[in-house]
Amino acid sequence: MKRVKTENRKEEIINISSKLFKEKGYSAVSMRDIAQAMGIKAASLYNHITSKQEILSIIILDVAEKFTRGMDRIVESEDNAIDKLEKIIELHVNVTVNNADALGSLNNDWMHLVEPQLSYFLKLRSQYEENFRQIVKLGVDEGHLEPLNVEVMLFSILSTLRTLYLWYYKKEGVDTAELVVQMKTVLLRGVVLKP
Amino acid sequence: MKRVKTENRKEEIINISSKLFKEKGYSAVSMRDIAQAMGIKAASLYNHITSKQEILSIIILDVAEKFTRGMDRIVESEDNAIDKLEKIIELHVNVTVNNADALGSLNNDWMHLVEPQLSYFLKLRSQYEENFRQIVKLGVDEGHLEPLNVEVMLFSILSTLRTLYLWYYKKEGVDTAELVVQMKTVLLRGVVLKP
DNA sequence: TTCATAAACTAACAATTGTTAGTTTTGAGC
DNA sequence: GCTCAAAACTAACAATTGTTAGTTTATGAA
Repeated sequence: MKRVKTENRKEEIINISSKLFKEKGYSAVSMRDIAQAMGIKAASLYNHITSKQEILSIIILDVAEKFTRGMDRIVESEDNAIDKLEKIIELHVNVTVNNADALGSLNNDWMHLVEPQLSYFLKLRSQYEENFRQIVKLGVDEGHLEPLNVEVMLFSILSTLRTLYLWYYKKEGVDTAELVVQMKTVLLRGVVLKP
Repeated sequence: MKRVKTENRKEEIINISSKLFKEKGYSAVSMRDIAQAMGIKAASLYNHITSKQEILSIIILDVAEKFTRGMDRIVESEDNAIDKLEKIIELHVNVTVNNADALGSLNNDWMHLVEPQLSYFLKLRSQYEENFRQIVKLGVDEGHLEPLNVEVMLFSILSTLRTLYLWYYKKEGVDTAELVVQMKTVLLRGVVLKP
């Protein structure tokens, strides 16, 4: 079955590239670097992909769409704001644990996308942030969240979730469920002991 | 006074480079890009700096040392853990507001430093994190912080502070003092309304 | 005006970049 | 063992990279 083999090889290129991009950034990784990590020559990569740019856009858009689909599910649910926020935290932990390398490019290499993928990515990102913002606003209106500045609440929580890929493994023997519990507490209830 | 003029020109190069590196990353910015933004030719840059690498290490190490000096002051103080955490938040907001562009390289381009600057940077960073960790531990031991996982508390707070440069300006008419107050509340007390 | 030097310039370099063209090797199904 | 396509290879390309050498221009002090 050749078709399957090709797709496997393409996925290998995407996975290895994700790792390299995460370590040094898209621009600092050459096609020869990727090829060497695969144990082949640079020109051979083009049997499986059309360009370096294609590798980047697959890495970024695949994981961006995972976040979008997860958020859409949460928005459509009947939960109150706090339950929705907890589900967003679960979403980020799960996507991070399963796609840790891709998150490097998602966070730091998106600006090297070209059109039309760049505009598409920016649209997904701003829609994601807007959905998040409305949930925070809802929480304030419901009286479940403190009446603080919405942007500060939104980006404080989102920043931690977005950079989770950089440090989650430092909890040795990462227990995903336990990490979710801890993060819900820290991000939503705070760290200061209540009297 | 020629000496002063040269230093001014060098600072201009550093500042313009910080902006460009923040937008596209160190590797994607060429010496010709920097020169064009200065209105001169690439070769002329070398009247003021010795290499592209020198630009990067000045940008990163200057701001890294600001964080280190700020943290050292906090560690030496007589405050309890919560006051120390509040001072760390103040430190980050102040350094961010005054060095917003440099923080891009600090976060995303440090791996392009060469030795011995790379090792020096990594030493500063791990010392900073260790100081932060000890303050969190102290808070737990004092009974002022929730007895949660220390790494999760540490990196949740630190992640938000480190990426503040990406979003602080979204609060239109950024009032630094107000931002400090909001962040102390969100990061330490949480967003969920207490009964 | 003269002079010194800071700071710009032009021209070039060797290395590296992403990519293409054309060729050979590999391996599964007959 | 033959066939054929997938997937590797070699060789080369034009463009861009950081940097150097040597030269000209601009400016402030004498």
